[in-house]
Amino acid sequence: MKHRGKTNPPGRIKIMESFSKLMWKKDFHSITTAEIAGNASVTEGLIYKYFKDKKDLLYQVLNEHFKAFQEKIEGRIANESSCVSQLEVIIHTSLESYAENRLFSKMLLLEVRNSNEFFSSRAYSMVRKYAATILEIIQKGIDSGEIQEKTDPHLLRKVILGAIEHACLGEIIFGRELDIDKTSSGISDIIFNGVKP
Amino acid sequence: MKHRGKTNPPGRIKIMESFSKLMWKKDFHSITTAEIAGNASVTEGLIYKYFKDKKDLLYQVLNEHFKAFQEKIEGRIANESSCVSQLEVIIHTSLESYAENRLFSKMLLLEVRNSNEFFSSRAYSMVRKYAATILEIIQKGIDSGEIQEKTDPHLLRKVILGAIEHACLGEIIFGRELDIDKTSSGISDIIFNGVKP
DNA sequence: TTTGTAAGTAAGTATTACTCACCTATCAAA
DNA sequence: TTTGATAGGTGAGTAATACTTACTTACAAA
Repeated sequence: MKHRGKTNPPGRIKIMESFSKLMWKKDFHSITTAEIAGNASVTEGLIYKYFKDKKDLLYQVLNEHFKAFQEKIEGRIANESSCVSQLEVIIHTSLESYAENRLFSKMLLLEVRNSNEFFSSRAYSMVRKYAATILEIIQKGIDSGEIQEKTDPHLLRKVILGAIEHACLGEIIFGRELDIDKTSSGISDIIFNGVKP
Repeated sequence: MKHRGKTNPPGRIKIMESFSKLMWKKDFHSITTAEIAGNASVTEGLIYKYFKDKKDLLYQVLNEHFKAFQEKIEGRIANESSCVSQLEVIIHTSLESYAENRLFSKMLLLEVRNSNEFFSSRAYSMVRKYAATILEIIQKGIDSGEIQEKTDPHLLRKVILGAIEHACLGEIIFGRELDIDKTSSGISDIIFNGVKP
């Protein structure tokens, strides 16, 4: 009997919450199904009513977080007129979301990319949408002259995403503090203006 | 009976080679000790003579690759006089090494960071050394006026490392082709000169 | 009242990473 | 020569793990 997603039964919610709590403390692989079930006060078998396997549980939890993230970004972009300021908003909002929600960033940056299954998950289609948005803005910026014509839009996107992600790693892995405003404006400054005098 | 590292017995080499071959095709967690041993024509027990656990095997293989990587970088930096060109060499060499050695980049970027144990491994101390070198060059560049004084050296390092790593992800995950020269000079151009006209 | 189905359980099972006692060969010291 | 310490390697374990299967219960609609 498979879950068809029409309803959201308490067992399913409890499993996702239990898993999320455990992900705060441990890495994905060292979390056991027994722990997840015990912590959620359900039986192990129930996990497999709602989730194909342990990884599917990870992807579905990630997907929930990504929905909220995507909405936040889109809302904020709408208020900006220039392409550069839209990109700045994306950098800032991404950093903010990653820093505020370490669970989200941990899953996305450290736990899903090593497995091929992720790339056919719904969570990954959200990632693609996010990446597509960035590319569109860059392209608009190039077309309007806000960004140098010679710039390779795909490469610029890689630099932006790489900078964002790497800036959060210390936070995620070692729990270091991250000054979001400073980091965000610093990254923007480097990428838009360069570091040469 | 523990391995004390004085010699390098054939069994140990075969295990590392077998593991490396498997890492080409699969992600770390879906490789079993039975596979590793079978492929190496040794017994499973032998793995634990030379390696503390499966992860330790991963870290030791990664460490071997990192040694070669580090030597290559240091050799090439020595030929450059300006700090900016040294950083350019680091970007180029890193991209080259990651692209040429997908096993190395896969392990380093996708498989080790999710586990705390990595950060007390010898492989991680190599990562720190690499990162320290970059920071030193940036600092020198700021002191000599090659790089704007207001630049936060740690942040610039994050942008550089993030750009390098993100640029390789497509290669590692999807096996896409990567034009190293173009990517390398593109990243350098964005970071040093900025993308604004 | 019947019936279909969603929610949840309990007892499995094969596989997994890892351990432990043991064997054999080598080689220096007594 | 004998001893024995040690390195390389084996093979049969074991507890724990992710996942399965057959089952029960709750309950809404017909």
